[in-house]
Amino acid sequence: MPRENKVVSETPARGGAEPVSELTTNRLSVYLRCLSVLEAAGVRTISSQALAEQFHLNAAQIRKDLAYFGEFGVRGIGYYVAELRRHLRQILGLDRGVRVAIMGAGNLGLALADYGGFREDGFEIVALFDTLKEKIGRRSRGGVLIHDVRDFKKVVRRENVQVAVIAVPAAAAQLVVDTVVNAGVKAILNFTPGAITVPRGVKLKSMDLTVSLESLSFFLAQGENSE
Amino acid sequence: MPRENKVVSETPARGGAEPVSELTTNRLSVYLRCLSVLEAAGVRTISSQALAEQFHLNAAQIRKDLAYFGEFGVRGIGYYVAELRRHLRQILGLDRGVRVAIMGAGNLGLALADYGGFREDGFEIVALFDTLKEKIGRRSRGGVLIHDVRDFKKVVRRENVQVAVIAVPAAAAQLVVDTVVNAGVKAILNFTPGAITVPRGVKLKSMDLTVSLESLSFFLAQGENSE
DNA sequence: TTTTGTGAACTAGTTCACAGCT
DNA sequence: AGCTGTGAACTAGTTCACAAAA
Repeated sequence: MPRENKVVSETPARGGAEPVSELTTNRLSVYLRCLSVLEAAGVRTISSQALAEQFHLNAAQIRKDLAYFGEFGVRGIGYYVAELRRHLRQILGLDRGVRVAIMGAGNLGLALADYGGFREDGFEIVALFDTLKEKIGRRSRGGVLIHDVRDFKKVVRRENVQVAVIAVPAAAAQLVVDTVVNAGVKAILNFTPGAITVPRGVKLKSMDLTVSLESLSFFLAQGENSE
Repeated sequence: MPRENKVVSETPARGGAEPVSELTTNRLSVYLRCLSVLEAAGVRTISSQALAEQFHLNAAQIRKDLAYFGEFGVRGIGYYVAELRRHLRQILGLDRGVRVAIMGAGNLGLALADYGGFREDGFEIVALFDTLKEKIGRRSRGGVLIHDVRDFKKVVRRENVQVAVIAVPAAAAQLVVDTVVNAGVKAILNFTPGAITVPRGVKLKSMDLTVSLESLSFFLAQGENSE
């Protein structure tokens, strides 16, 4: 698959290129974190080999993943840490900041709203939404305002919300997702167990606690059988 | 690969069989949830075809996944819902109840401790752990006691903890995981971003919020480039 | 020399399609 | 007839190994 001879733009835009697998994009995120650690430690360049050893990754895979997006390395040297980090942030769309709304101001929603780890990565929690009168108008400890879910569309437009996190009871999930989709939000992170459907063109990513716990339970059950 | 002609035990134990992929075990968990829905709706039998259509799954994959563990279906009929559900609960080790401890009584730890969805599936949150004097001895709203992390080993033995959930700040995560491993816990669900290492024989499953959000951000960034 | 970027080889996972059971 | 269980075919993902660049 031939590549353009000279790429001029900063981070090549991958015109109508092959689709990038989700496994790859997840790893880009991991690489970015590794590079942030290295940059903070003052490391200037790193080879795929060294990166792999230090963070328990595979060198060939790192190179392949990065090669989808351009030729960032220098033969004989490796990658410039700061430069590659900047490229990855751009590829992941983090350079402009990502605006996030959280649906559901229960325990989980409030915990997520106040979780600090996002901000530094380029995410900003701009609003919480709930249906309960007594919660609406209040703020999370961290200061995120709780809106009436009926104002969702309005707030999305005003605050330019790009991602919605679903942290409502399971029974309400599909309805809330529909509301979110209907307001034009194209990316959803779902914490509700159970199947949710979204139309084509909307990206839904689910983190299912129960599935993960049950997978661990399976591991334990198997271990007992065979040991 | 020939299979025993007649399996006598309730749920065949899969002696030294081929390893089951994690993707398969995750799906077992999904199937279990589907069957619970069907059973609650009074459905007695279901074919892989119907199950697949109703829950957006693949019929051949359902059959293959189940076939790792025995011959649960009846040709011409399909699967008996209640029976298959019981088998799956046994395979996943849920029939005896799974005892879970949560490390970190911050927003997230407390939210998880009080999340009701687990109980019905066979999980029980038996303890919270923290290092802060002022939290130790208190309880979550749902009534889970917060222990000193220094008592972890003791409580694990007394309460027969099988799974630990890591909900502490990222900087403390590896240390807490080491404590958990050291106390003999063999299954860990990690919410901390970043690499964690565990010895062989311990199963670590990570739910990385940042990776998921960044994957969504990538999707959005790509969409803008090409549309 | 060192290390990238990448075709080729390999491994894992999914789907097809059908023999065989009920 | 209807549906499972399962080899075979296919697709996706990973790792190898090496030519080419610095």
